[in-house]
Amino acid sequence: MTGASCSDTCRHTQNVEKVRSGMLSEREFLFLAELFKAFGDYTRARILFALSMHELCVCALAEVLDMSQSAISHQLRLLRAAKLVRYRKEGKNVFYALDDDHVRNLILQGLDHVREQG
Amino acid sequence: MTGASCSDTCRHTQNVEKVRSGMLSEREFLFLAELFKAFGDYTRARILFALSMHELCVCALAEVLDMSQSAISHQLRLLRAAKLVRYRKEGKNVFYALDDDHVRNLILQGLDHVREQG
DNA sequence: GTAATAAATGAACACATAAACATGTGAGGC
DNA sequence: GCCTCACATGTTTATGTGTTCATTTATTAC
Repeated sequence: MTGASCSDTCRHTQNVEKVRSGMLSEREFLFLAELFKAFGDYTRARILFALSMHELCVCALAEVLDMSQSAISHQLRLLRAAKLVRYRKEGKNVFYALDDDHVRNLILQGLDHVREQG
Repeated sequence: MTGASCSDTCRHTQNVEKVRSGMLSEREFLFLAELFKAFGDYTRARILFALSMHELCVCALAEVLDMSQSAISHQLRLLRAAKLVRYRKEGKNVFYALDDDHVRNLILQGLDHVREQG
């Protein structure tokens, strides 16, 4: 960490000040990073997209993704922590769904970007 | 990986089929995960948010975030690879900016979510 | 040409993370 | 009570990731 100002040739001082004063709190950036990190995994992306179609119980997710129940459950734990999914118990099953439309929108907006650039 | 069907008690077969057939390609999910992974880091989140306010050269970013030029440059490399930023050279400086409005929208939408839940 | 500066890159290290495997928990049916 | 099933959770292992430090490239000024 050297925050070295690129001396005199680079006249950007005003922009630096403007941007610096517009920055958010450490806490907000940490939350933001955690949010996106939760999306940023192949398996979790598939889980979230699957749930964007229909609520599913754990073993159903395991079937859809063709993965072990344990692997799915570990990922769901992270998604719960990130508040991206909610769940309800029904007998021996636990059904997961996206927490709100914000989550769905983020996925869909991400897909838009992928389809344009990919 | 055991894709074991949760036998008979769990009557979800129709949903599994519906969701499975609605899933995207492996390639698309990999892209999607890569996209979000690029957002999913404290430093990169700050870089992207800073750039959402104004284009900045590398050393200006280093100042704003109070980090070394090298650390910033390494992260910018990832953001370039993810096509989230573009850059233009001007003398000895390289100015970075967000690649398009998609990127800005994703950040802002993420912030909305954070502000509601956080 | 040389010196100085902005940025990029490579290597090394500490740390985080995903999946596999084994085990624990808790509800339902007997 | 016991057993079974759906799910959760520890633990380990292999892999990925972010930062630091040292070095290199590229551009400008002399």
